[in-house]
Amino acid sequence: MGRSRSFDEGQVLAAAKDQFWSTGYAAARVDDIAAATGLGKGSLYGAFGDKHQLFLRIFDDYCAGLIEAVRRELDGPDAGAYDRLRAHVLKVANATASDVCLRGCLLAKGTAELSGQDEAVAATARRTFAAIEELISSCIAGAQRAGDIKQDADPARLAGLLLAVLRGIEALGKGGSSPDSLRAIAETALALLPRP
Amino acid sequence: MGRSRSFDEGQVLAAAKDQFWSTGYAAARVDDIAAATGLGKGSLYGAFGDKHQLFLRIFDDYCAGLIEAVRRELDGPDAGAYDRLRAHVLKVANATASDVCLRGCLLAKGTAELSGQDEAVAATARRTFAAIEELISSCIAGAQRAGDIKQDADPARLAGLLLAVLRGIEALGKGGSSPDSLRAIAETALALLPRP
DNA sequence: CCTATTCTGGACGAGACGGTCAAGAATCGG
DNA sequence: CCGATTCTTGACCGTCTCGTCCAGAATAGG
Repeated sequence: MGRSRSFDEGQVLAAAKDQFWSTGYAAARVDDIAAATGLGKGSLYGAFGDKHQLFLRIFDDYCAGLIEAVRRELDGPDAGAYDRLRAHVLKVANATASDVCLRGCLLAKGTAELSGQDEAVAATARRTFAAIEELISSCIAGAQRAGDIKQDADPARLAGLLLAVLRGIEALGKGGSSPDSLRAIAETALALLPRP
Repeated sequence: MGRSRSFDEGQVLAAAKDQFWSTGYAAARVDDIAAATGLGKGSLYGAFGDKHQLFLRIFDDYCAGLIEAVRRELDGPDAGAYDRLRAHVLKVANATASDVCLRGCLLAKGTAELSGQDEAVAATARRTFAAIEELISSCIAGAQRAGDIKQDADPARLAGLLLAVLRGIEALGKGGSSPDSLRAIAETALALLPRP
């Protein structure tokens, strides 16, 4: 019983995410978030708690979505594993390259700004990095079984390196590196993978 | 003529840098900076301008120092170029790994927070990344002349990749990756460099 | 239709923040 | 020693910001 909500939670979270994403956590104003979502502050606080809780919710959702997106791109039969890995790495480079407004990845931005002071953010970042690394590692193992990557390579170590390259591309992209150089990095990394 | 300054500019900038570094730009309070430096706010504003100018000064100095530090580690005769490169990559990994408070690199933190909205920060970041990449590239070229890296490799592309790996290690470190995994990434990257 | 309950919107308050200013202290040239 | 000049301090101002609160609107059950 009682009045029912007049807003769509997903839309509100998306609009709030945009605010945090473009300005960072500290510089995002609750009034701006309210204006962007079209909600009054009372509704915002009633539905999501304070600014910090709202950010955590958005950050967690974003990371979960990121992991799912990577899983969709990398999971699959051994036969196409190498191609999927290759496509994924190039896709990240292209996405970063075409991110004109330099917002980069919310995971990277949030981690950079808050992980030193906010254990919840740090923990989510750790879990997300670990999950993505594991997905890459599985994909590499699949590519090894399919004979597209040398058998004697350690998939975990290669996955760690590739993850670092991906995060590095993202970091350089935020610095404004040229699209071509970002793509070159991705291609160079792929070219150095030990193939049979 | 007139009263002379009673503070050391370098010490003040260092203390202010610590504040920006641990909290980020937006969350750093001018009062805290004044307290940390021991200066009254009037002196701070008189000597360095407003908060934004102060940050830009610190950010620029930091980036210039970073470039110089990398130059000192990488410059030298061709004979030891590969070893210097190797030592540098491992040093970055170790430094990141032992950064307990997860502050990371001020360049990365400042770029993540501000480059999308502050062209001056973005420009400094671009220049710094380009300078470091150039230093790595020269070092690789030296290692090639010394016969420690395959002649047919493109030093610029390898340098771009290594820079991305370094920035990625830095990003993962801020997420709290274990010291061992960071070192493993550095070693894996070095192991994949094409050697004769 | 009525009432209990929930949601909405925005005015409000308390405090924090960036930046200024004036009054006094220190220093230098003469 | 003195005046001109620069530096220092921290109180102060206007503004901004988070979070609360309340009066009213909407809804579900009876």
